[in-house]
Amino acid sequence: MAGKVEARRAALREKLIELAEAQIVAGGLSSLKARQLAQDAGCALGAIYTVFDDMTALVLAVNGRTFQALGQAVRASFEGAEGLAPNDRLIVMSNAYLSFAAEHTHLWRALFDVEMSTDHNVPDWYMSALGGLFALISQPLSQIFPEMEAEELSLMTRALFSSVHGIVLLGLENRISGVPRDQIEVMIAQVLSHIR
Amino acid sequence: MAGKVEARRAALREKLIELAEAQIVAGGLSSLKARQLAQDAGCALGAIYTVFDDMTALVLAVNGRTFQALGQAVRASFEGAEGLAPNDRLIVMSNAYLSFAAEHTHLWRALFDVEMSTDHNVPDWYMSALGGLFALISQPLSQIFPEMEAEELSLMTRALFSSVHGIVLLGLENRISGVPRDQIEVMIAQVLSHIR
DNA sequence: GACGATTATGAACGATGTTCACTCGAGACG
DNA sequence: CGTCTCGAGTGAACATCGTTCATAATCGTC
Repeated sequence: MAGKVEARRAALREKLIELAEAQIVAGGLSSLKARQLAQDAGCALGAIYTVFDDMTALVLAVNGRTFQALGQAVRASFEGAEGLAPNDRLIVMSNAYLSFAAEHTHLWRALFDVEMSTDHNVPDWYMSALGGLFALISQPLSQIFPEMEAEELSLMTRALFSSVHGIVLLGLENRISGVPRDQIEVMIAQVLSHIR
Repeated sequence: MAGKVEARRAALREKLIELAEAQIVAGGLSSLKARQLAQDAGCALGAIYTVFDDMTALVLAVNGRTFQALGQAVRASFEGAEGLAPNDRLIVMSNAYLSFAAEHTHLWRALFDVEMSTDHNVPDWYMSALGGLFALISQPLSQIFPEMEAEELSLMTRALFSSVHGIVLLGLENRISGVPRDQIEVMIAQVLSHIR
């Protein structure tokens, strides 16, 4: 059977992603070590490199899952706020983003902490997942600014996403200006509710 | 003379900071290696550890300079925009922040990329430098919102700083949503000009 | 100039990601 | 059923790190 070895490799791949994700959840991206991972998976150290090019590729696989879960969380909040005013919808979505980041801090941080060297080109799902998020944001935005050009709207979308991301990032980072959860929500509301 | 050894240590300390800064400028924080640094400085590897607790402490010293220069750049733009409307002052200051980040990307990134383990408590100058920046922001803000409480104003200040930081961060990061310089300026203006 | 104390040195240590010469077992073939 | 082959799996070895510490060099003092 030719597919046998293929299946075994796929199983190992899945197990490694699972264990790596658990390790990142438990101790952050920097606590993920090749040797410990191999031991946890009950495989040889070199086996990891038969399934992934390097550790970065493995982390990117984990990030793929995380991005999916993040998108799902934001989408759920988006659909749960159909009747709200555009500004409030943006706020609800941003709070969903905050919730995800707060409850899965290590996984969320890994999305941005993984180093992408120049040769490592950004995977397709990365950009498309981001595009999906942007589409969710631009919908309420186009209601707030009906006459805005598509290009300007696109910029505004990314600007607001980046703003919320910045607020969440620095808000959760204790050393810069760490702040209680509910105050982060206030900051998001302050910025977004004044957009009009 | 008891001060002799002290002066020599201070000189070494200064030289190491200088060389480390140059290395970060040239190749980013991750390119800073203890051995290469010692060779550049013409000193022994262990000599570094007679002047700094560890590499992180050295990077923090470099960050101290960077923070100073960053504050100076923002302050200069603040003072050069005395007559402008509050919103425009905020935009000018934010553009100064963007300019600094764009022109000293590696040094600026090192400010946030250095890992602060739990025992490494944040230095005083770190918080006070940040406080200085915040004070600059809150001044135009208090003109826009004269009736706002001090506490709410403080939150708004940090919210806006975080927003601009997020826009600059993701805007300069090619993999997420990298964008030409002038478009980043547009994004900043979009968010800040709508604050009223 | 000799001696004790202090400082600088760099080989050694422990991690870590990655590689590659070898092993070994499953399937093909006689 | 025995043998043979070939490729996938293995883990010891390698290259690099930051950091330490026994030892050597240097300095201050009498």
